Amino acid sequence: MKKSPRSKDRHSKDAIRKAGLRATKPRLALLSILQTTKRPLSIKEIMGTLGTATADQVTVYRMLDAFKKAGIVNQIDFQDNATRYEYKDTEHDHHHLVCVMCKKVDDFIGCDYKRLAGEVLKQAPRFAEITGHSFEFFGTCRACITK
Amino acid sequence: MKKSPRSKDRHSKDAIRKAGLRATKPRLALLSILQTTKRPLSIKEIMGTLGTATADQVTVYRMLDAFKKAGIVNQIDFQDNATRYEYKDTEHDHHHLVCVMCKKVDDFIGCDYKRLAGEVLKQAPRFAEITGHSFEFFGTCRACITK
DNA sequence: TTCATTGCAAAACGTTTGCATGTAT
DNA sequence: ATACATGCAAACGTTTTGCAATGAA
Repeated sequence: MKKSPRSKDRHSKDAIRKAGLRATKPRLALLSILQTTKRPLSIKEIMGTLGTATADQVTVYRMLDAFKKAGIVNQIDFQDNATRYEYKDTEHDHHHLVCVMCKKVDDFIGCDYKRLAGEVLKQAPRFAEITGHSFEFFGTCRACITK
Repeated sequence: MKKSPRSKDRHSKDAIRKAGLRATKPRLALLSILQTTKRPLSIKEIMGTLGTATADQVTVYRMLDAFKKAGIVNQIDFQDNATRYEYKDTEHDHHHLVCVMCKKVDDFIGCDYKRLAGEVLKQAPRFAEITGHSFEFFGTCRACITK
């Protein structure tokens, strides 16, 4: 008996196709994880959830690269030598406050980057356009500060 | 004949000692490069300037780690899997606009992070303190956009 | 059918660790 | 004198590459 695809799968397929990519099983699985988790995930975390049976680690690297180029995900750096990726929800733009000890993450909003982007281009006449930005706060959470 | 140390070396020595570190030859050389360059440098770039004779690559990693903990340098990520470090000039706080193609860098000012830091802590009650932040713009420079 | 995508193996790269030697304080 | 710091070699983890096989359009 074959499962009928839920509407969420349909939407994901469309999203991937709209980006000019083929909707393969590994890509749908990866996109699902990213959309569900709503948090920057390292390759290790992604592999732990996906499992080798769903996608090879090399494939995960290549998919994330393709998703990034397609604007589906953002690359995020916690300064711990583990690149992370997060689903880019254009409706809920936000950035992160990261605990440098336990890597706990809280989101924050209020990065007025659109205003600043115009300012920045004026300050940097050698540049033609701005395509993205990163903004992370680092700190210590209440659970870790006592240690 | 022994060279008499210039005043700049003296200041660097003091800066390193003030951080609780010993003023060694490799550390003074590294600090000098970082202060002169005023731009985020990758380990490869640092090694290219320092030379193996002045400091082993392992030593460079350890020095940068120590400098970072001491608050002498900032760690910066250009999203190209090469960690960079920049001398932290507290007088001239700035961030970077990076060309994703050629890695050219222009600085910009106007990141009103102090105001935002207070906001962020209100939004993230699980956190006790903010110790740092990263903020980079990514784009394309005029020389690369035609390609 | 056709070309993008995947899996596997191996290589390449960046970074860290252990330990004996050296050196700033 | 004594911690701290360095150099060397080796290990480690992450990311990339080449190529044949697979599968979406």
